[in-house]
Amino acid sequence: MLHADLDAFYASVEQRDAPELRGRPVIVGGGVVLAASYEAKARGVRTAMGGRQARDVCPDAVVVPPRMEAYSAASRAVFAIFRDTTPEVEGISIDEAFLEVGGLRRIAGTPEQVAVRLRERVRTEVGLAISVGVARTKFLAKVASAVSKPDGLLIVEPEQEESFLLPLPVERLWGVGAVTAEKLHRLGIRTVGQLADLESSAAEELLGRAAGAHLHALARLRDPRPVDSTRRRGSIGSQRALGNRPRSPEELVVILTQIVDRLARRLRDGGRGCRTVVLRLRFGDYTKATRSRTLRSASDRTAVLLAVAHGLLDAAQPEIARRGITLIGVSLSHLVRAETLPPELPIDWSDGERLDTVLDAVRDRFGAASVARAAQLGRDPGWSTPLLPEHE
DNA sequence: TCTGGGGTCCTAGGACCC
DNA sequence: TCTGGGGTCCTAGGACCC
Repeated sequence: MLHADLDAFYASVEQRDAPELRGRPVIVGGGVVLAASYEAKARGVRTAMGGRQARDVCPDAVVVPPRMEAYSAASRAVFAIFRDTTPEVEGISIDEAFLEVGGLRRIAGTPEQVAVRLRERVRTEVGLAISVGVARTKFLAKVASAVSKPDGLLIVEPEQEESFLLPLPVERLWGVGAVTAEKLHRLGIRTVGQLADLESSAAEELLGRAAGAHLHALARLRDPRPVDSTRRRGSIGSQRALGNRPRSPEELVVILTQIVDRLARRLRDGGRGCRTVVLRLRFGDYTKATRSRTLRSASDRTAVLLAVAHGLLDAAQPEIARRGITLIGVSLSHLVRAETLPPELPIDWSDGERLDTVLDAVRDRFGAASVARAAQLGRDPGWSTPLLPEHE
């Protein structure tokens, strides 16, 4: 298996598109570092670092705002090369994927030859550096690509697996973050090999049944997960950080409506519907909460999702008023294919009162108060985002 | 470290069903 | 009247990843 991972992705796209940025420390993002070029990383800039701190450690960095469309386009171009390499491609994020190349020997050569060619093509056709790890399992390939960075290629042969993996710090395990690392450290476990020496039951007791068993298996070089090219997204979401100043309920209503409107459009563009609407909140003290509601049948209608989301917000307003709010967001989950959505509600779209028709049809399912709220917003002529999809 | 935005997976309790 | 065992679904929270 190959794990292919673009290097400092956002920052590399910026350096590709603006030659004057090449060789200089580049930071993408404003309030928080979304990505840092290798020149910036060398000066101590880290992803997710606050903008102020980043400028402190690297005053001569060039800070550029993110250009998501450019990154999406670059990602699509790279994934096209992935899929031209093998049909078995499993995307993990915008900048990395697993590729199954085991069946390609007769037509395309050894995994190493495939990896070398892939890296060349991404460099010449898209203009970006990509690191590739090659191994028998997903996890080993992933670790190999990380170790090979920047602009690297690392092959872990089966007989090298133990000497490669066991000395690495436990933080290298995919799924060990700050909390898990601390739990392991308290037991004196610092390397993958030390975790492998434990009994599986001991790991499960310490870390929970699933996580413990999974991490213990990885440490013992067991990772049966195949490359799965059929995986689809299980949820989509959008959120907005609000800073610390007080927000009126009306202001939150406006922001929530914009978020849901955008998400509902993405849902339809992706040919999906959803059953569960999750409202995400972060209070004034930065503790987080979620409030969710699952519908009896899935929907992709803006008005329906809006009604549900506003019902959740209405219920949460008293707590928000008490505690303050620093972030609001929505996730849509339990996604289904649009073809499986229940038949369209009987709506005459030429009817001048089409919104009322929609809301009447969903009123009993989603609650009168929420529907009233959505209807009120939808009628507001000064509304910044259309309540209903443009093709309707 | 004063904290963005997009995701995945797991756990646990309660309601409900057979 | 008190009580089994197994399963699914929903809600909420949390760890983790890029």
